[in-house]
Amino acid sequence: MAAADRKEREKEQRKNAIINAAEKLFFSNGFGNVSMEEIAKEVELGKGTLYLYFKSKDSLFFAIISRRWEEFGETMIEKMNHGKNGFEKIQIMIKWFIEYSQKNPEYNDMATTFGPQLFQRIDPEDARMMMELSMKYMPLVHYAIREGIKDGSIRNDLDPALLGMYIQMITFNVVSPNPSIKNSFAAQGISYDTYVEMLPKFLCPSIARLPEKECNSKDEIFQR
Amino acid sequence: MAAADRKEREKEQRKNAIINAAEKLFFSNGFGNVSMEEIAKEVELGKGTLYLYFKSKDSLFFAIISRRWEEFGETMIEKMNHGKNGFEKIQIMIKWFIEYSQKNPEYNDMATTFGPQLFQRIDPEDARMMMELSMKYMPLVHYAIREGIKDGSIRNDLDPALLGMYIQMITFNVVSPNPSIKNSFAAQGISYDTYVEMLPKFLCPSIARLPEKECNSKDEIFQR
DNA sequence: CCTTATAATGACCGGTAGTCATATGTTGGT
DNA sequence: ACCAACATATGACTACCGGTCATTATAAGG
Repeated sequence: MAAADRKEREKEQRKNAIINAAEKLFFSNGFGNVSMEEIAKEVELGKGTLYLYFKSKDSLFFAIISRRWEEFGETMIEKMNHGKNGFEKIQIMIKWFIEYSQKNPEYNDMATTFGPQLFQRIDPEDARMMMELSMKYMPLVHYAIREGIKDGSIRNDLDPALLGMYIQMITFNVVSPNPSIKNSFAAQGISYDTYVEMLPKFLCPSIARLPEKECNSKDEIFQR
Repeated sequence: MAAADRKEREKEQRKNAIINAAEKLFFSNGFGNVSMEEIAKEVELGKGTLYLYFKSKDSLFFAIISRRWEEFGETMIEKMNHGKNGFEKIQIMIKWFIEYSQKNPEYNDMATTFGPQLFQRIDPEDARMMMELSMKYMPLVHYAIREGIKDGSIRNDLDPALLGMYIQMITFNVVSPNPSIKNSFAAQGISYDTYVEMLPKFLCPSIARLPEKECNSKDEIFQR
């Protein structure tokens, strides 16, 4: 049955075409300002057709997010392999976060602006999908931290899972700050770039095992 | 003209009654699931009347937020005065963040879930209001950090404003994590309480000037 | 007591997510 | 070549909501 295969492929292509259209529109106009009608028009389909491929507008959002996470995660795996010890691997991860956010500012904006609300009302099926994705990449961080604890490059007085969550949460929120934080940059006389680039220097002492001055030298890896 | 005064007072009372009603409903059902009709019903007014007192539903949100910020900030001023050096003042601030979030979980949830989107599309007038509020309380943090740098309790290799932003951003995001982060607690086998309570231990080395071990003793102030 | 200003109202408008009866291919058997 | 049966596509329709505005009710003051 080659026909069934072809249909399957076509269906997958359609799905991707819809995601592409939605992504493009969400990025340029914001999730909240794009209607399903507009997305349908962009892919040259009827509105109802979208609902054959995605359960809701929210689901479309999560399809975009998950495609991005996958892309981000796969590259992270490759990059982290080059770290020579646990601490370096974490540094590489942080660098990759920064690099990715700088290369994809629209994605980041969308995710931080609308993510909280949409994750809160996420439906069980999408929740499972997102959970699987994070289960796929979280272990990487844990391994790196455990490795760092063993090789003496990372502090050993905190649960590795906990340390991993702090690092990821902080990095994520620095590279893609809430609109409310963003607003206060100007008032503080701080540029977003400085805020991002100084993160390693700020955060290093809370991650590394080494005393302060060595830590400062160690974070030179962050400077280009 | 006592009548004019009375009218003014009554107007202020109405305004507050509306905020109260909105807060109650937003907290229990979520900003997105409460209609202006329902709020009007709760205060026993017509829907149109709400728009005599608030420009939009979003403005109602910011009225709630600003009332809370004021309350939070005023208490923060009092509490921080009791710190004996810059570092202690920052510790007190972090503790107060934690305490306030634990006492007002619904407020925190609402703010983190809907804040990003609403801050993004905030109208100029509300933006000015919120900006004034943060200008009122941000200096506190700066003074504390500068004091800490002078008295040797806080690291001196970072711009105080920058350090302040990191600390506030991190503390805020720990005490009121995004729904997406919240989801992963279970997967990581970490409790929210641990996550919050270990924050000082994690963060201290990045703030204090002292070498690691002294820092650890210093953060005993965090333990109850 | 009546005129005028102020406050309150809810029917109405425009716009949107999601549904569903209908229409339009597509396939596979005869 | 033809015809069921099945899959796919559609856009009119529904329900709902934020915000407006012509109209009504209330209060003030002369």
